[in-house]
Amino acid sequence: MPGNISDPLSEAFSATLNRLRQLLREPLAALPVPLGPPDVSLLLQLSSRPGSSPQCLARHQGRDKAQLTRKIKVLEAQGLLRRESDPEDGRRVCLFLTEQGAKVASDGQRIREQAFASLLQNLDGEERKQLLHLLKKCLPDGS
Amino acid sequence: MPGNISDPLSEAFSATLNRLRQLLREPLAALPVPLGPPDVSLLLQLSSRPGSSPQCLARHQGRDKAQLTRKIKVLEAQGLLRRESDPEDGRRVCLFLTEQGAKVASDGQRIREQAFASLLQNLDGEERKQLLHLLKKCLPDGS
DNA sequence: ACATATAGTTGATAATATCAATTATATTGA
DNA sequence: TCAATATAATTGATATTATCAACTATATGT
Repeated sequence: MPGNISDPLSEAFSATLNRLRQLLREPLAALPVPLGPPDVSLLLQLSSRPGSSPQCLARHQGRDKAQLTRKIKVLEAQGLLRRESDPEDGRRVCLFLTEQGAKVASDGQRIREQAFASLLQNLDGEERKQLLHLLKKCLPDGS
Repeated sequence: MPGNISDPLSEAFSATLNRLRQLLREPLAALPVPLGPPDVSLLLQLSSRPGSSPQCLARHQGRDKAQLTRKIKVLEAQGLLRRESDPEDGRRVCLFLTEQGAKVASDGQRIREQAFASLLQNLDGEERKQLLHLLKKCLPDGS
């Protein structure tokens, strides 16, 4: 079915994200505490939503919870976040950035801003807002 | 720097693509010739641009050429594509889908359309065009 | 012919994803 | 109460994909 929009969209999606990852990789690896691109997403989400559970992170990022368990273990061992048992539900774990984790997250944020400055250099402010708006509409919870 | 657009954009980018990959994985693995999500991108790009070189694929998809070499070897062994030496430049390899490769690619395309139907269910036709337009403007060669 | 550049490949390794099974806690309903 | 079921987190095993450095072969320019 030529003319269907899904193929160019899919190509553009993955190409854009691959390029973003490439832009992020090197500067993130050069940080005092080296990070991978997915680590930054995790830390920044904890920054904006303290107390998130692994399950919540997995749903929000479209990742596997098993992989998140492992990542969390590493980041905890690095002293970037801490885990607390949810007093209202003993199964849940609540995650919080440590002071150092917040600092590292802000480093990651800065690097991500630079990567986006490069990635979005052809888009003006209005177009960026539109892009964000459209992407959000693709996500299950609208966030 | 709160209010900067790069963070929600980055989250939305990666979350969207992660979700897309999850939507694709299972049906692609269930094909007579099981494929991974990146394989489909490769095959479909060869479908729309026959004779592409690995280098060209790497640039276009934002992937590493070494990894593409390996993928191409596998897909060739599966009889999905063939390699020809470029008569005008002995270093270059030109890639073409085989008949079976074209069939498998169309299976992949169908599955990708279904995934996008789910992913983009909240977007109307105009919004999809906008999204494609904006994403393309983020890519280096505009395609 | 020489130096330099580019396309492709290979090897070694790391990062990430996937799926099944397990444990611990909650919740539900008889 | 207690058994059955559901959910959150974890673990183990494995597969997929990415990364980086070296290497070969062909091209290009001087």
